[in-house]
Amino acid sequence: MPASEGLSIGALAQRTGLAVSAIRYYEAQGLIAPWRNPGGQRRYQRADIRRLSFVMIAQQFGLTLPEIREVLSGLPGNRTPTPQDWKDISVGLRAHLDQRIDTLIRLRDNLDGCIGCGCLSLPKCALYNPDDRAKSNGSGPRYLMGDRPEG
Amino acid sequence: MPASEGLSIGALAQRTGLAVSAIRYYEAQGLIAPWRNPGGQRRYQRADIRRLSFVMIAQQFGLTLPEIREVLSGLPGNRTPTPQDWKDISVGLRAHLDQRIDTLIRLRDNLDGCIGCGCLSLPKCALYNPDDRAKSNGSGPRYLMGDRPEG
DNA sequence: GTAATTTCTAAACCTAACTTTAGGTCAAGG
DNA sequence: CCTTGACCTAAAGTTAGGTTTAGAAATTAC
Repeated sequence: MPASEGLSIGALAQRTGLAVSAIRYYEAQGLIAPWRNPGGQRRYQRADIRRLSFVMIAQQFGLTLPEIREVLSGLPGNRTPTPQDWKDISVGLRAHLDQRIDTLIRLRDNLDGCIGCGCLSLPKCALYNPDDRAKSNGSGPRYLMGDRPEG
Repeated sequence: MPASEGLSIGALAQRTGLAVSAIRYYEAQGLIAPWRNPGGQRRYQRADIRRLSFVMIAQQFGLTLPEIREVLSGLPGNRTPTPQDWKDISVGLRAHLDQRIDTLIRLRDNLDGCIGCGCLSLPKCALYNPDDRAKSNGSGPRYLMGDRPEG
């Protein structure tokens, strides 16, 4: 018999493929909230497998953990989410992904133009558009062309 | 009169929009190689403006600095690159971008299927495909479903 | 009952791509 | 000459998303 009902963190790790340390980290980030057994160990519901699966999928789509937490907050808190609940919040992912794809396609079009004109060093080149660069990638230079804190 | 010919690091920073610290960092990463004036300060060629522009554009496309260094190594070392030289190495960027777009579009198709079937938690779901997830994003969980170092 | 696993927490470490800081040096203007 | 601003190096700090480590307590297995 298990020490109490529910999945241990190790069992959840096996079911999801995540590392135990990652699951604890997600808890610290507010993405999942297990209860504790009398001995102080974490215990999870079976529905949490799906919750973590959703986290992994959303990550592939480029969402940050705070963004994922935000999306997950759309789930009902008073009951186990139904398949329809998951479909509902998945629609938001689809929109996010569409936007990323559009941005990349616009970048590609601009690159095609620049390969043609050889203008790579000109500030007027479409590839320098700060709107495009701001969101496309999490890392990279913090402040770019006209986008700095103090002049 | 300037202390010697060429652009100072501050002037290059103004022309490119990069921070001075970023330019020094790129040098440490082997992306750019200025010479020094008699006082030990960095001096750059005008062609380096274009070089750094290329670095910024490649970053938007998701290349890492080592990857960019690799691409830049395709430029001729014995002379100032011509517009044609830049066009030649830009073609590689185009391929990289095409691949990223394809990956995202496949992800989107899979999501559409999963929204329909509500199967988010099933390992057989196409969204769990390790091939898709491996390259799409630099960060995120290191080891995923069947992709771990030791069983 | 005891040994081997798991799990616990807190804190340190990791990578990428930079920025900030500290303590000096160089260069340009008057 | 002297001051101010730009530049120098080396080292530490930053963010995201985790991993690793250390030492202790809980569980499980025999």
